[in-house]
Amino acid sequence: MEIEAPTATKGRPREFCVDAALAAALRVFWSKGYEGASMADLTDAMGITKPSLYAAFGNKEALFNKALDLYEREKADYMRAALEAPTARGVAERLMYGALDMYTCPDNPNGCLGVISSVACGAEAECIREAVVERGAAAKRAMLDRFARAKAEGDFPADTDPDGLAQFLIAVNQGMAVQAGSGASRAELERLVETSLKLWPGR
Amino acid sequence: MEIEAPTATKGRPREFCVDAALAAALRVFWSKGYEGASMADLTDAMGITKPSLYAAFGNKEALFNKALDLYEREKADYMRAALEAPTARGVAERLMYGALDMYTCPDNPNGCLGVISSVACGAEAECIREAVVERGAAAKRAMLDRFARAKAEGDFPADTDPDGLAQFLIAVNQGMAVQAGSGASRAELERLVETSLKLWPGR
DNA sequence: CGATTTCCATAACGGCTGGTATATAAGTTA
DNA sequence: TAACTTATATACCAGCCGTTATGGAAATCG
Repeated sequence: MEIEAPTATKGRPREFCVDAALAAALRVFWSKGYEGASMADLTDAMGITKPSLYAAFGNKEALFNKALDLYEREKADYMRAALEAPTARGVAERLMYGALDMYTCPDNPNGCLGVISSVACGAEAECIREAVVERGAAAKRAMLDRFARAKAEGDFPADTDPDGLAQFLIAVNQGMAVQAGSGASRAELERLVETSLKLWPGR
Repeated sequence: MEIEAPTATKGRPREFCVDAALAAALRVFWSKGYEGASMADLTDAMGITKPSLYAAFGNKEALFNKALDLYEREKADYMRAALEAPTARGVAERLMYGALDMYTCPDNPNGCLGVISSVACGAEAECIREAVVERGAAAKRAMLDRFARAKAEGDFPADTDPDGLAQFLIAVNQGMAVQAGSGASRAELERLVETSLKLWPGR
């Protein structure tokens, strides 16, 4: 069994770049959500026809999951990088400024694909929702682990709850994503980030 | 010009309670979002047929706006009440515990109708999105005013930015709504609230 | 009692949804 | 060149979307 068909050498070669098409699909999902993105929206943005899309990616759900993979790999990598900061405060700083940069980057749709896809929508998107929520839970576990270590290393005052701080950081991040998606300016979100970091314990 | 047709005395009386039907519609929008809620979902939950719905409420968009009015009046009233607290810390406490109660009330759908409706979706829902975002902006202005007053009354340390704190409070609230919609337990959200209030300046 | 007015139920509308069958074009292999 | 394999293009499918026309039922008014 093979994970993916190894670029066949026989037959007519495809006329489009799979990676570029997937990147275009990501942009559509990112700005309209899973249900809000119609197949017509997707094929238009990807510059291919529906049969080509189905042949290359399976169906809409499979396309979304591949787009989500790409998103995590390229766009949400700041989260993984943030956890490598030497101190808990460094983690918080890298996370919030990284989110700020990504949510307000003029090349991207505003907001967070994970947040957009995890809020309630129609029944057909329930499996999508579950998949996205599960990835969020994994990210949360990683942060809990990181802050447990930080607590052990004395990054926090004795009376602070590292799990609570992790949840807090995630919540502010999600709130920032919601506001970015609602048209908040970069200056507004910067103020949010700076206020949050001023409240953060230590330093 | 009349705001609403004054219950006509002639003709066959309707067989359902408009208020109860609207409350049922609110529950559907609240759990599925505007686009995720189909007319079939709505009529099923409201216990009426489509022509009755259109006669009583206009169309789907008008129905949503009336449901949104009801939501603000009955469900999101804790926000207005919170701003009446005597101190800024009191505002923050009432707001967060009020949100916690509402987002996790077992009688309600989990999460916040405003957040659900303000994240990106299809093109047809753009006017809905704008309406909801505008209400959020009004709520934000009210909080900015309240915290400007708090600053003048000496509720905050001299170096704190009241606008930043308002935005911060809103962001945590939105994050809490996102997490509640993703299945977070009340205990988790309680921990988030307590952590946030511990970080809040003063007392 | 009609006459009138309004509501309810059924069924249908055009348009869009995600997904495909068919036919043709464009390559590689022999 | 002939055979084969795969991609593209067009058209189409059943099903759902929000919305509405139609016909009859139930109430009040004169």
